[in-house]
Amino acid sequence: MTIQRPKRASISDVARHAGVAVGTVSNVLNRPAVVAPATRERVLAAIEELSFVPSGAARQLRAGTITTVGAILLDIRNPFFTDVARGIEDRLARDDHTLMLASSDDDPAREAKYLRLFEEHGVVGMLVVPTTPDLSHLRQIQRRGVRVVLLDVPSSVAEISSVSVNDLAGGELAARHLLSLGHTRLTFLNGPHTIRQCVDRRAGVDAAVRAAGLDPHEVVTEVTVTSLDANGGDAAMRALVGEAGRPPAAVFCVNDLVALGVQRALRHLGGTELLTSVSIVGYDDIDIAAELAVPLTSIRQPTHEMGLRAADLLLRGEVGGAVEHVVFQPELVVRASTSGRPGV
Amino acid sequence: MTIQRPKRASISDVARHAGVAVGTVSNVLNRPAVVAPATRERVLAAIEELSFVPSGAARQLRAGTITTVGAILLDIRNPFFTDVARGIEDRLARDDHTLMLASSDDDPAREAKYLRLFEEHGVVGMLVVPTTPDLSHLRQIQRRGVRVVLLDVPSSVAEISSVSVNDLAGGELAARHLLSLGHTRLTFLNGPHTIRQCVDRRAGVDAAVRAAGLDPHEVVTEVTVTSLDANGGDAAMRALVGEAGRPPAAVFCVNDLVALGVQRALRHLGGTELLTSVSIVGYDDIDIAAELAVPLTSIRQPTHEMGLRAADLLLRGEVGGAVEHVVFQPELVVRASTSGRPGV
DNA sequence: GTCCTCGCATGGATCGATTCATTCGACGCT
DNA sequence: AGCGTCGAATGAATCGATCCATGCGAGGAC
Repeated sequence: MTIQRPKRASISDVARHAGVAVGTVSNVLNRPAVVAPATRERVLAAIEELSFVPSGAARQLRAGTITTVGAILLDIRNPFFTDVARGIEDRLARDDHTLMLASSDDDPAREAKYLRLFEEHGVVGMLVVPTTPDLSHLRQIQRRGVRVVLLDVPSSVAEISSVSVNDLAGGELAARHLLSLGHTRLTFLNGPHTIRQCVDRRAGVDAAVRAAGLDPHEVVTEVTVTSLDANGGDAAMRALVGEAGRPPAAVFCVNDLVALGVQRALRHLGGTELLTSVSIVGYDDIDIAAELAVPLTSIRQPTHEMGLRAADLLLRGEVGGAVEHVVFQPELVVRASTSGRPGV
Repeated sequence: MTIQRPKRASISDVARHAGVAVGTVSNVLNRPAVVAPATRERVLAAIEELSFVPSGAARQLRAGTITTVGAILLDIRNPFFTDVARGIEDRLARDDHTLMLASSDDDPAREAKYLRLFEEHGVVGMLVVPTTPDLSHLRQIQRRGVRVVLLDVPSSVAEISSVSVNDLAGGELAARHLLSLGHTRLTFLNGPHTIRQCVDRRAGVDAAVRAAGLDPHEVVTEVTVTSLDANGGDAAMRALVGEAGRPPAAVFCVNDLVALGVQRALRHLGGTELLTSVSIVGYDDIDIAAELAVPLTSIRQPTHEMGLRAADLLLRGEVGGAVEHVVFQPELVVRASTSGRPGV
């Protein structure tokens, strides 16, 4: 009663079956032109018959290189990141490379796990949205010959190529918009300051406030959400309303999912009336921002384009080649959550 | 002017550096207990110093097995699938396995590409949402010793384990609900009948109609959308309105993204008034269904649970072991898009 | 007829890990 | 002193591909 474990056919099985040498089979696979047509046919028939699939492990071990790229994103459920992933995939497909996707959930341990997995797998390179400001582990990996491109991280990091959006400008756009509506106090539901984007968006907010001749310390209230998704925004807004008895008049959320949570909390606490009494600005302009009960004003980032460029940098970049930083500009998209609402 | 390609340290480099044999280094890595503490320390120091990362390719080649599982989903941008992916990941993490994600976009060629990539990479198994009803290629892969579990495919397929939701019941729930509101004609924006889910949901719709004593041929109009996302729904609804001059009174959409597109089209064509004049039911109950301008009635599927179970089947399943089919039941979630709307 | 060239096929060396039979040395026991 | 035991380290064989120097036979030039 042996368990019948099917053994994969190897290249030498194929060679034997076709009556040729292993080297010839390898040539059929990799340089068909140098093999005589008759032989080639015979080998291909044998491959077919044994349903032979070459071992990627063996190929990689000997030949060194493969055509896989890894990407580690913060949250696979956030449309912002899946849009970027799509851009990456589109660019890779053009060079017949393939993408392995993973989600770190902003957990450095998970990030490390996947970095290691990808490196052991021998990927050509990785695209990473880092979970920590300390990038020394990524530089290490790069030194070992793996190409690394940072995603969504400002260009202040000198040694590794990156693609990002100007978060300072994004924060500025949002705050300037809210101020222009007449608000004199802003509440910023931000992520932790260990995340660079959050720091930069805050700096942008402050810059806009100062440009309006006001003092950020008096105008801006920053609240740190517990998670960068709808639940985080929901909880934060409930806490705010719980403290003050009423919600802040103007809220800027560090991403659209948080804004979604804020809207949900407001609706649950006081219905549409309460919801429409608050000006809300989100960030990322995900697909559904326009379809919400109260369509969301948001800061749009060129996600697909970012993915394209990032993959492009990675594919074209030599190891140890020139470091390049691409910075895209964000854009304000005004919708009902800050204007044109009934009663405002 | 040679390009300085950093060469990865190998296990024999480590051995030399630590003054031990390669076998000893391997033991430190895999069975630390059998190595004397002093030696172990020395080896670990050498590993650290050379920043040695073992080659997954070599390990896999010799040892045969690794701890990676592949998943091929239809559309990485559809929250339904990313929720499932999250469930998969959670279950895999418990066994220290990791997930490689890919998106086939319902394109058989892309599916084939990733199937091959995963197989060459020597994954333990794969979780696949198949793009075609013909599953012979998957059975082939299975025969070669790779575990395969189907996702979101009904249990009618005998040879491969699967996890799915009862789509017939889902279609029935949706149609029965619309009929109970008094509608006598239903428009079903469905996907192509090459997709099993679409066929089943249609069958469910027909069953509900018949159960109400009506004739499906007279009651149900089926329209095939060009793509299973918001754009597909948008285009289909515009076409319908273009033909008849007004939208159908009751619409059932094969997924929530399509329903989203329908809502968008209606709003653009006739504002909130037109939108609220149509009863709309979606499918999947994605996060944002509740947050839309007109919160969407939908059929909920236990996505996370599906991912968990699928991964569980894969990890526990022996090659050639028992085939198991898990079928979950869907659930109707009623929201404003079919009830409680002002003026209805 | 001899010598070259050229196209095609060959088979051994190699990549970097794991595995296991073997060796080595220290120690305890009689 | 001799023997057996046992823990620890060794190093060669192995996995399945690629790469490359080599072999070989046919055909052309002189």
